[in-house]
Amino acid sequence: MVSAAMAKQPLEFILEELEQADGLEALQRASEQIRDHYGIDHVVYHWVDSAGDQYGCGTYSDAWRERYLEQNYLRVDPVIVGCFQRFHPVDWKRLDWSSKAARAFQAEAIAYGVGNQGFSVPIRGPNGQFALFTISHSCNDDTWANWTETHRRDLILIAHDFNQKALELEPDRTPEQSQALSPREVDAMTLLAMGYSRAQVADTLSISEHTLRVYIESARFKLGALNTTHAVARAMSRGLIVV
Amino acid sequence: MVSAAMAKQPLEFILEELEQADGLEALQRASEQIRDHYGIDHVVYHWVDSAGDQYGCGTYSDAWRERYLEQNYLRVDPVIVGCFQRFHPVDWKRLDWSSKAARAFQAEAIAYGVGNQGFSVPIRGPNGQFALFTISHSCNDDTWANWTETHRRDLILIAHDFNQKALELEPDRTPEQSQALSPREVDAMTLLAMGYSRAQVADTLSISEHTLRVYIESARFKLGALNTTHAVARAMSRGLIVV
DNA sequence: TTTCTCCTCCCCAAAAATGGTGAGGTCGCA
DNA sequence: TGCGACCTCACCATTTTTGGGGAGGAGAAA
Repeated sequence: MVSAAMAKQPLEFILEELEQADGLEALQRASEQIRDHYGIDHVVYHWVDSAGDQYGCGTYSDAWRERYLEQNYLRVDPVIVGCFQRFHPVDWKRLDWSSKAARAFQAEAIAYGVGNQGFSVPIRGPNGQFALFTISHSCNDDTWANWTETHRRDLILIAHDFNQKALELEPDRTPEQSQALSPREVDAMTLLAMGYSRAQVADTLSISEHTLRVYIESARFKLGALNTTHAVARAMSRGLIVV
Repeated sequence: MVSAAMAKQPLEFILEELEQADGLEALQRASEQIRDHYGIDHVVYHWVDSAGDQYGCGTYSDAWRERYLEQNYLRVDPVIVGCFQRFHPVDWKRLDWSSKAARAFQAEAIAYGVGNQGFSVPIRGPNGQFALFTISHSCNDDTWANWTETHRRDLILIAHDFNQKALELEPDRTPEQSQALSPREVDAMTLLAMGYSRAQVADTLSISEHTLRVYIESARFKLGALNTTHAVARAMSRGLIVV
């Protein structure tokens, strides 16, 4: 690992490199540069799509990448599972590795060259979008604790910019803005999402149930939804209602 | 506004102050310190609960705060609405202020002392948790553009630490880890959220509709939901399913 | 002024969802 | 080995939701 004195400089440089990345290959190179600048084993950006699709970019070996996809480790990997429930960047040591599947996964990961130490920054967007920026290394606990403490802030910023760039370069992942709902439609969807029946919603809004139905139907139409549950789900995932 | 030379120093100091905050009052003071350090008009942290409850902390006047709550501006405020749809920190100028309600809101906000410029950092957590860290100021566009460009990274880090601290101090807001759903329950909820009817879901999962009902009911029970739509909404807002 | 969207109300019949109860199997953990 | 969690299937009657009609008034935009 590079000395602390050297390690302090790269941030500006890295962020600028990232800004200039003009394609997914450039992003791949950026992850390698980050790895080299900091003198750590691995730098990885991992995107998990709302549909469960994933996109990865980083310095893990192809073998591991393939193995990961093939075994569908997405649902096993304690880093994913744990970070998905957390707010803040986390050291891998603080995750839950107790289950049998997690231990097996860990052993295999290390065999494939992933470091025994790791630090992951969760990143979230609207519509449940989720990504992880991870660094991994092989060293003892104290060394790692010092290093992460020193570079925590750098990593947050890099994670941020990395994610921003990845999104720019793959605009498919920022879905279309959908047609807005009228105020009454929003009311209706919101109350339905809160578990009210149509009768209750109509009562709450002081309108007839027939009128309410018109709103639900028009919301369903605007959202391209097949039924009420679908409409509510879409309204939520598009941020049109907050529950 | 403070000179650039002075403005560069405060970051470390601010972050340390934040680390040491030991109560919500301290957090309030921290926001005032940040404001003074950077010489801007306002610094605000705004939390929006999954239930629509809010918690605010910052330098806006009490009058504006009350007005905001009383008028339920949460659903009007283009900063909230816009940031809720975005990934990245955003300058208020880039938000959509075109609707009549938004313009009225803007005029009123300025009358209550909110600056004409603003920059907000959206922060997200698991289970649909959402917060904004905002700074606001009164100045012309160029000055503001320069300032935000210079301090963008600082703001991201401060936003991050501020949010972390706010969560530490108010653990109520990291809600009960909702009971996880079983794989089949997740399947069922996911397909329902995609608009499938019960019959279609049962067919897709190759199980009888009766069996499917058991999943839906047990998911509903685990989620404390009143009906299927409610269960899907809760599963979504808790991040248990992604659609 | 015309045109548009939004809000409000009504009927009927068919389809879907719900509530309650019961039962048998597998699998992992303690 | 036993407990608990999960997956699978079934029947009943009742309540709720849905689909397809039609219609008038208010207010904003063009």
